[in-house]
Amino acid sequence: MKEQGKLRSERKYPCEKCPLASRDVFRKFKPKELDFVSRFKRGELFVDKGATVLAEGTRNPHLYTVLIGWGFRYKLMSDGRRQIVNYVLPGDLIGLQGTLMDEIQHSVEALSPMTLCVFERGELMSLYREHPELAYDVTWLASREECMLDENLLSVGRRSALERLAYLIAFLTSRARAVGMFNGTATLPITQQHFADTLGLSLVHTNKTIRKLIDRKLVRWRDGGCEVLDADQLAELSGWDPSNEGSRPFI
Amino acid sequence: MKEQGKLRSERKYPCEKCPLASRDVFRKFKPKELDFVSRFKRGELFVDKGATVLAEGTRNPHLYTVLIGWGFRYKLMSDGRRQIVNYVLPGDLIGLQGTLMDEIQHSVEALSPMTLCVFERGELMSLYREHPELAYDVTWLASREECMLDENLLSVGRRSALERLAYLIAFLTSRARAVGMFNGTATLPITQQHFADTLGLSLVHTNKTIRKLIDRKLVRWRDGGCEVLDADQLAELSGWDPSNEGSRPFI
DNA sequence: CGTAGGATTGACCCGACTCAAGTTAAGTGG
DNA sequence: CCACTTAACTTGAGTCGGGTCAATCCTACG
Repeated sequence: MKEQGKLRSERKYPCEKCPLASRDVFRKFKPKELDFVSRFKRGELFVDKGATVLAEGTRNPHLYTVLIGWGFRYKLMSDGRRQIVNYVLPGDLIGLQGTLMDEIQHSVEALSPMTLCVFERGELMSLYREHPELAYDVTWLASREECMLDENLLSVGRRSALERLAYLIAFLTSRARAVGMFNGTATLPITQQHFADTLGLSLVHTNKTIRKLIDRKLVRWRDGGCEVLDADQLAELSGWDPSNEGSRPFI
Repeated sequence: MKEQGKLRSERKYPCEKCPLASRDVFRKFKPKELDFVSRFKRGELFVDKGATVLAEGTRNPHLYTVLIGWGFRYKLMSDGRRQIVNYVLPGDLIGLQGTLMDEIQHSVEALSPMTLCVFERGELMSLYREHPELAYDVTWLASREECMLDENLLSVGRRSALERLAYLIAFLTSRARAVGMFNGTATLPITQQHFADTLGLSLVHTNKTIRKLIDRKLVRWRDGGCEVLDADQLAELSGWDPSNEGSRPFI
């Protein structure tokens, strides 16, 4: 586990200039809400690639919203087996479980340098009291996560290795595009080990399955990342319908 | 798909006599909250075993809290493959996804006769406005669901067939006991097909795996259900820690 | 007594795992 | 600039867990 990143209380990204707000997918705050969120915000966290943002089994007094970068959420078994349960992208709220439960039950690691917006968990109740619409948004985000997990579970439980992989790539591409992470070609900053640990497959078999997608010219391997050549075909191959969400909230 | 159950607006279980309230696990309502929830409640739904409570791809104007009975939440692929993503027990809130997203992305089917408390989805926002504590509880429930899904995903992705099965049985037993569903011995009202579809295994292999647990005298098969003989051993076998939650909310 | 949904079992096969050896590419320090 | 290290990616060989197919059995129920 690499060391924690830097927590700063000065603002590189004050809420009025939130890099998320400029994205069309996200709904806009009302002035009062912006005001509240601005006070709710405690600072910014900058972490390097590979850093642990949140650790399983700890109590963390913070809630985070991802502003920039990629990360993944995972669980470990005592003998070292790892299951990645989901990925986190800009706009995602993390640490909610830790706020409501006692200890957090999963870890989060950065896949790229990340910038996160830090909130005080103790303040969450006052958000609920003063801004029911924002509270509703928090629930919306939790519900959306649940929806993604359902889909991931379907994938790991019932799809073949090739379908699973195709689904995962299409899913991540779709999510990342939705928040404007790619200009032209999509390249996922993910190693084959990450794929394997997400799909419930071994590294070796994952590699061989990726080869099949490469042979079909659906993806390419570049600079230690996966370049997506045809996301639509991938989605179709997996039997997944990437129904794009409309506008969505964030905190 | 069997027909829907009966929706009644007269109250067999008025909120003041909610069968959940008497269970110690659930937190108590304040008088004002009870009052609100009582108005929020639209009626009661009684469904038979095998009935579909919620159907994937539909818009459902209701939210439900399970009062009595077992059910399961699942997703289907177009070729018929089924993945059960979780089970629903008394105290569980279902249909929240349908309230926040457009269409619901999963179905719910009754494993036993069920009684559900019906709420109007349109009223949810007023709950958020008038009772922040209850809103917080809704989020808590969503977050708890997320936590269970993470664990299920770990199981399907990384545990062996025997471990998975042991985990599932221990998990369900623990949940059901927590809400006081068993007096003495625990018997899960679940067929081997359900187990298979939860674990991501074939029916045949599930059967053979159950046999191993029977040989170890950890479970027994009775009356078309699974009688749990040693939940602790099962949990240990699977490497799962059934850390019991303390008091919890419900709506 | 017939039927149907579940549970069981055996035979056979294949998808995915493990083990083992590389290869490649990107540092890093002398 | 080169030797060394390390992380990530490849590939082949052999094995095995779990899948499929096909019967068969049990038991509740009409």
